[in-house]
Amino acid sequence: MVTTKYIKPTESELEILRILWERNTASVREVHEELSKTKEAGYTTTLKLMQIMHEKGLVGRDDSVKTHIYHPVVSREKTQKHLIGKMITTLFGGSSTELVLHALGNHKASPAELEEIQQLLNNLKKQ
Amino acid sequence: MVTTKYIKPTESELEILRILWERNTASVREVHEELSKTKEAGYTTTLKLMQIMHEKGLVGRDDSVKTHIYHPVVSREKTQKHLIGKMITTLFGGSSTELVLHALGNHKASPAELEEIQQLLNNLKKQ
DNA sequence: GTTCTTTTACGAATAATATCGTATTTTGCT
DNA sequence: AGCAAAATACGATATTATTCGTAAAAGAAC
Repeated sequence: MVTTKYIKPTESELEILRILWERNTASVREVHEELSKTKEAGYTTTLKLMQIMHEKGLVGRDDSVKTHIYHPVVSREKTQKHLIGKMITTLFGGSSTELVLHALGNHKASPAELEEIQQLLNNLKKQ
Repeated sequence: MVTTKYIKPTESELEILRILWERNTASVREVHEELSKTKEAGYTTTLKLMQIMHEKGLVGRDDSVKTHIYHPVVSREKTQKHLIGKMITTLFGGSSTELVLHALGNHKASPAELEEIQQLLNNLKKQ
């Protein structure tokens, strides 16, 4: 079994991944357009970043057409898992519960969402 | 009112803060000893990092004694809040619930902890 | 097929982090 | 006082991440 080692995306790379996770595929131009809404950066900067991500294996691309189309290779779930894990360790002294309490306490959730959490909670309690 | 602007700790700085949050105060030597358990680094590297953190205002220190004693200035809570916020935005598409579900799902919690979460959940539902 | 536009490739500059070597300072001990 | 041990100060280097300018390539439009 080939265990592919986890590559930690940098902050800028995460921003790009976020867009790709949302859209599934996108050209550099599209990613850059989206990025520009929240941050200042030249087009070639975005391009270079995405090329580096491609080298690292964070994203794949279809370059059979003129305008290359990129897609995420690392899954959102896996990335979430890694970052949450790290966060729990260094920021919450190992207690996932503390993280949950903070997340719930500081950011409002809808009744439906609360219900969803309740469901999961019920399941966990049963065991 | 003087709003002190948030200083984002780097990754290494977070590791040091974690130790200071745990112990409240510590010398460079003590922090370095603790750090050495999980990572390779020279003593002066740790020293330098802590000096920089002092300049930035992330930590304070008592240098009236030979061996300077450091303490955290930024609170764990505030730092948690910032990082969670960022995480929810870029990694969970703005949904704190998704973060909660992930955290709960991937990392086991004790019955007591589950109960604690239940309490908070009940409170939130009431509103 | 020449020109214009868009895109990619790529090297290089800059900036931010992290690491470490060496000199100096401080203090305890004899 | 003189010496050794431990600590700090600080500049230099290394490493990683980000930014961007310029040239070459690929089509599209005429």
